[in-house]
Amino acid sequence: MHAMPELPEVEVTRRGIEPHLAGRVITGAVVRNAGLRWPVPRGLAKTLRGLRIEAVKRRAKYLLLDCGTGHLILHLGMSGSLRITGAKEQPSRHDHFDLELGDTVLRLRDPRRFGAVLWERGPVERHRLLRDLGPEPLEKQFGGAQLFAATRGRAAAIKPVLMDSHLVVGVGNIYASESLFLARINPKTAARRLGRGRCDRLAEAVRSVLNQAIRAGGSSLRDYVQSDGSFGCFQVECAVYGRAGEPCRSCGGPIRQIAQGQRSTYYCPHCQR
DNA sequence: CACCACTCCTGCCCGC
DNA sequence: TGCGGGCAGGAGTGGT
Repeated sequence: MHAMPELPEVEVTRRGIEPHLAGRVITGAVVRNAGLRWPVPRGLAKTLRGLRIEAVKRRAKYLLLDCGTGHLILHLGMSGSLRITGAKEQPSRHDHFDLELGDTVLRLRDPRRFGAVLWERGPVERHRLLRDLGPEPLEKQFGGAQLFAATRGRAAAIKPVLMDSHLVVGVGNIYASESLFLARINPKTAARRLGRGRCDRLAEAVRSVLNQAIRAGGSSLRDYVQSDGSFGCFQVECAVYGRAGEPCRSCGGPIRQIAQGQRSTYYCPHCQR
């Protein structure tokens, strides 16, 4: 995986673009390809022109540019990236959207076009995409107690349940596998069979894995301007993800790959019970 | 509800 | 060297 934006990547992107956007006035916008996950709203350039970006926020994997009268909502899907560039820089094939701030340009690149650019004029937390989201994994609303409560009555395996955004946001396929490895929990375990102890361990593992990835991404991100906007795996090395057949870093046994809900899961059958 | 399959799309890797 | 096929994957949507 080379540029799969999970929560850490989105948060590092937020921190990277914030200094270039906050307090700046939008002078224009260019939609080269409106065919993202949902159509980019018509007349968006006209809506945005002249607005001042008050803050650059994040909710789950959505980036929110607070423009006072409304929010520009950006999602990177699974191949999207943002970069700060200059007005004279030639856009390339998959550069679908530009936000112009004088000579500075925020440019969205997204080859697979699973991303989104939307405008919400009302309170952004009530937008239908944000309304029903669970707690942020790095805020104190998320934890063992909440995870325990939320998994009662869930017969499905913990791995897909952990990726359910009603339960907790921002845990994608990579970090779900990584968190379960750190917590030493078998991904096939029925969610409702996890007791308080294992829920505590899992919540702590999620927090730890995400924080570590944010730190790794943040430290490798020296200068957001001119960066190619792409990320590698934020962890120096994943412990299990993408390592089918390779030795577990803890016990040396082979990492196993299985499918859960049309998605790959990686785990160590010896260490994760 | 909970759960599952389906869907969007293109880069990449494999085998021939 | 080129090409067809298969795969991956965030997450909303719709069916059971």
